[in-house]
Amino acid sequence: MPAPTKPNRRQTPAQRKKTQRGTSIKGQTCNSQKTPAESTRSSARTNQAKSGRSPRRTRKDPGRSPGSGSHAVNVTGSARLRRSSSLPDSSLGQRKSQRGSRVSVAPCRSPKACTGGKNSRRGSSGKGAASRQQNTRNNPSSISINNPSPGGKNEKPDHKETPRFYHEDGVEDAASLEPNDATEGSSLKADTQGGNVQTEDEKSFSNDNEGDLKQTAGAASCDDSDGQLGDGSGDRTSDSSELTSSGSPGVQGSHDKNDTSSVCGNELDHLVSSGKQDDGSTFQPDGVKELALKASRTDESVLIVTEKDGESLDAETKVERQDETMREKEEIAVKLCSGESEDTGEKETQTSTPTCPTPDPPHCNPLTAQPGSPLRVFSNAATSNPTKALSASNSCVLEVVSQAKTNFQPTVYGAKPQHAGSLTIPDAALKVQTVIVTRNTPVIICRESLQPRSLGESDLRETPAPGGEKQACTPSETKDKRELHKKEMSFSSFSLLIESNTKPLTGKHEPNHIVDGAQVPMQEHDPVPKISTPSVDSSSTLSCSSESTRSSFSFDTESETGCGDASFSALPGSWGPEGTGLLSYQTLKPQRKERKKRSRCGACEPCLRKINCGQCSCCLNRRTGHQICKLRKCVELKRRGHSSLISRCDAQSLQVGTLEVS
DNA sequence: GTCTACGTGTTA
DNA sequence: TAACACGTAGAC
Ligand SMILES: [Zn+2]
Ligand SMILES: [Zn+2]
Repeated sequence: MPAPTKPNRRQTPAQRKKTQRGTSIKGQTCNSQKTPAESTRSSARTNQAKSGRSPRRTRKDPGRSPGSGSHAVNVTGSARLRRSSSLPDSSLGQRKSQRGSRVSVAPCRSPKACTGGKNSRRGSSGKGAASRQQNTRNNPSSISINNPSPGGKNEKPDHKETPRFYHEDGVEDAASLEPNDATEGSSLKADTQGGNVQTEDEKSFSNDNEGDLKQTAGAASCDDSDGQLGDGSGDRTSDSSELTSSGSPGVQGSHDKNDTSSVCGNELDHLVSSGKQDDGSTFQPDGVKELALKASRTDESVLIVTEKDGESLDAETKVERQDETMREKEEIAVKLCSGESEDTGEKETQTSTPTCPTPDPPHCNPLTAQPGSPLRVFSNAATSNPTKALSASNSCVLEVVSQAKTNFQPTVYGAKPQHAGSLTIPDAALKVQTVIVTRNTPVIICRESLQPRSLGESDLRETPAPGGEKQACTPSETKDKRELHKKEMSFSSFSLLIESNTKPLTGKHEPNHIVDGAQVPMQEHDPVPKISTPSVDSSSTLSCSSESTRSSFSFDTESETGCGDASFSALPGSWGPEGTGLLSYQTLKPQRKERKKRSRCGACEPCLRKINCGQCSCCLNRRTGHQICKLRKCVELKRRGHSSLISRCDAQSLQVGTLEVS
């Protein structure tokens, strides 16, 4: 049995209104109840009417036992009168204070016709007026708002979608990266490896790389000594490729092609040299087995050399140097990372060892300038390649270096094996660079931003990087975003740790991040990667924390609800210029409030359900509540509502903070 | 125009 | 947070 207290308060006013409407209201209620029942209208009517009325009656008149319907009406009327006197003070008074004069008015108007009652309710009542005023106020504001809001809504789905896309892309990309690595070829591997080595975060990649590396086999020993498998892996792959390439091409000029082909060979069909490479690859494991612990590289190289042309000697020398230099490289790499002298690092690494250096510099580079450094490295390699190819023919050492470079290049180019030609190289290099950058940057950037360095630094770094890379800038940014999302997705745990670390460092950014999360699309236009990276971090953190539950589902939905959010994204810009965020913020609230009615999904269980329970508050109060049975309430509508509320609060608070900051 | 119920505000 | 109450958009 419903508690008399509540029903008394609210019901009385409601009942008053109801009574005001009179029987018509009851009819409406019956109808309203019917509608939900639809098929079972008749039964529903009776049931609902019974259920609904009885509780109401009880509520209305706790003292009174539920009598016949007619009596109930009368009773309600009397109850109204009674309560009108008593109740208005308590319940109505409170409402009145907020909404308006209704309380006094309501009882007076209650006798009015149903329509009149409705009108009185809506229009006449001070509350209505007040509410209307608010509503009207809201409406005009909403109108202006609505204009943005629909746009915002439209934008919102986009935002939603975009983040989804990012996440999806991120996931897909992350997932795809591996297969791509396998398919696309060593280029990806090299990139991933580099990323793995640097971050050590992405195990999946490293695993793939490892698998690839296994083919290369022997290299592991050296890498293991280094401690970082990833570095070793990267080196390994590069080494193996180098060795194979060096052996295969026979002719220096062909080296580039062979190198590319070697990469392509992995990916595409093995070209002319591919057969040789394959042999080399096959021999490598064998060599590893046979030679076992000793420097497998040299052995492999030897094997390859024996099979292949005499250039293998260079490879052997390289291998030897590599073995020796491996440790040095590692040390150098560490230093470089600290020192961040890309050029020197590259040169040294290159000269010292082709394989290690490349992965190392990216590590170092990503830390300093993510996109730029890798690009630079590759670009240098690319540019250096043709020249080096020429010079390489002159000197074996140069060849080694060039091979290493070339090897990396083909690996990078992977998809673009054709670069062998010096002329084609620059263009291809540019294109390749962009591609590479996209992949490399994300990993690197994330790590960097996530890792110890402050956002400001990362921002600074990032900013120059895009500037440095012309083509890559826009795509890189978008990619960066995606990457960031990817990172979030894949590295969520890792990122979380990092984020936690970063948070204290850059606690300020968090609000920005949140905003950014919503604004991500906005940022797209903005060339500034700064926001994006922090946003990503923040979004991940914030989203994870607040939205974690939502994130998968609601985040999208929220983004919709995010209409408010969308308003954020859209508005902040306007707000910022407008001036104080407070005013705009206040204005925003009403804007946010108004939403388009969302129709039920029709697919969820509640939606499928056609019969009203008749017991829930909504069923009971359908007259006044105008709410569908709780059991029939669409799940999505519920979610969005909550999410919207929560998101609103969060977003508002966040926005306020951002606004203030801005 | 009617009816349903969504969105929002208010109250407890 | 749930319940109540209201205005009104949207479907019919
Ligand atoms: Zn119900
Ligand atoms: Zn539904």
